[in-house]
Amino acid sequence: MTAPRSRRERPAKPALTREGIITTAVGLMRAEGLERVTMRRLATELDTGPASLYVYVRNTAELHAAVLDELLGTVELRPRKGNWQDRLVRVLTSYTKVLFEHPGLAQSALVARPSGTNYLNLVEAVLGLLAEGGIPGGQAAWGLDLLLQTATATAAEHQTETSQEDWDLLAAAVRDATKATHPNIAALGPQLLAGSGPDRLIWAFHVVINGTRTTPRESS
Amino acid sequence: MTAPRSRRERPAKPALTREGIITTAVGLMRAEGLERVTMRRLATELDTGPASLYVYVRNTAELHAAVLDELLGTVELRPRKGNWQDRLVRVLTSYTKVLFEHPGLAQSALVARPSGTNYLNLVEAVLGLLAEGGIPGGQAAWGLDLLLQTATATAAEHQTETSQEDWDLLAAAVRDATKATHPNIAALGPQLLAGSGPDRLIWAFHVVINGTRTTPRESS
DNA sequence: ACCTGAACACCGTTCAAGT
DNA sequence: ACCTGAACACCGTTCAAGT
Repeated sequence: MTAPRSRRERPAKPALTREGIITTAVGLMRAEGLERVTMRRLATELDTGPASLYVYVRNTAELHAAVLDELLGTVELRPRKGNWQDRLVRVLTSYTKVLFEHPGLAQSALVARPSGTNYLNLVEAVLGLLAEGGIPGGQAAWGLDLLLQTATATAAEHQTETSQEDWDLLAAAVRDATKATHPNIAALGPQLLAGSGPDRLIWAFHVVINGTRTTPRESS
Repeated sequence: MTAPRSRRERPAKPALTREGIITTAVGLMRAEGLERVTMRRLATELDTGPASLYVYVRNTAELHAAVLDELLGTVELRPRKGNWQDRLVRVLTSYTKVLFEHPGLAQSALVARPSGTNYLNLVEAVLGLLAEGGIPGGQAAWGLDLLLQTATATAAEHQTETSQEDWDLLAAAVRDATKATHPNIAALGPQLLAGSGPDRLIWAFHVVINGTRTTPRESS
């Protein structure tokens, strides 16, 4: 038996504050997906008009960035086991996993660079592990961006519905590439499409970590 | 003195075929930016209703993919000078440059994987250079994706208007990171934000090339 | 001073009904 | 058989006018 509720059926309407808006936005995303987290839909959820939200949120991009930062609170920042490189891959995999569940957010993250608390904690953790690995500061600073970009872009690519059709089209194109016109594609053939997503991603992280370690900044 | 035109003021209305539609879309993008290349706006340009376009184009994503492939025809695929690595960086830089001029297209390319002729030619060129560098096929196949993803994501990040504000916010957040809460961020400080875009990108290409060469696929 | 109804200026996509 | 007018179901953002 549930306790009696005040008049409304839905959970108590949050106060119209930035915090309340973002909490509601996160709930809405969990319930209906990011594509439903629009100013209008969110305003309906809060029993107000869309104009009211602009008092607390600059625009849709900022709203989505705030939602993302909220989710980044769940990233595993301090794994226990393994050497620095293994732990770094774990942190990055955990970050990617959060984004995979909402590829639309990954897209936002690419376009509107995040700068929230949880994002900063992620940056701190990655830099700590790169430092532990003895990677020079200049390379670590740039490598950080490249690692997070790789994770974010991979998640953004995973926009599901269409991506299966695109994959089929690409597979067909690769199959039709003849030795005469595209010898290198023909030579590699199925290898181009082989490998599971996770295997590729973990390999990619190692590639970027190794490259960051061995590529000095002044090099060309 | 210009030759007399038939009735209309604007350039002769292209035939309503897939080719005519895409040509018009490219022109519209050059004139007004990708954000104006919508089904409705394009239909207006072609003196018809939006529904008519769906006979030739599945949806907006496919339209944008076709526009991108058109532009990829201008990528420099066979630079003459330098060793394989220098030439590879040149090809990738040329690809990035095309995307930089239309960051919205880069975003499309991340979500809807391209598979047109010009994209395939780019893949062929990159694979050729990786083979020339003696990189094993399995690594080349995966490294190809990572290289193009790096270029595409970097261009997508460049969505101009907002990105300056985001950068300022991030710079402020980095400045405010104290030694107590974020020692690694504090230690690197301005190094995190240093470096021009092109310098970082070229470094990133070298990182991925070096990493691809030295990271075997079974490695962990 | 603070908040918001209503309007402006658009979208993508579908499908019944025309030629 | 082919094409499309009109409709459906939405958007983001602004600003004049209210309390």
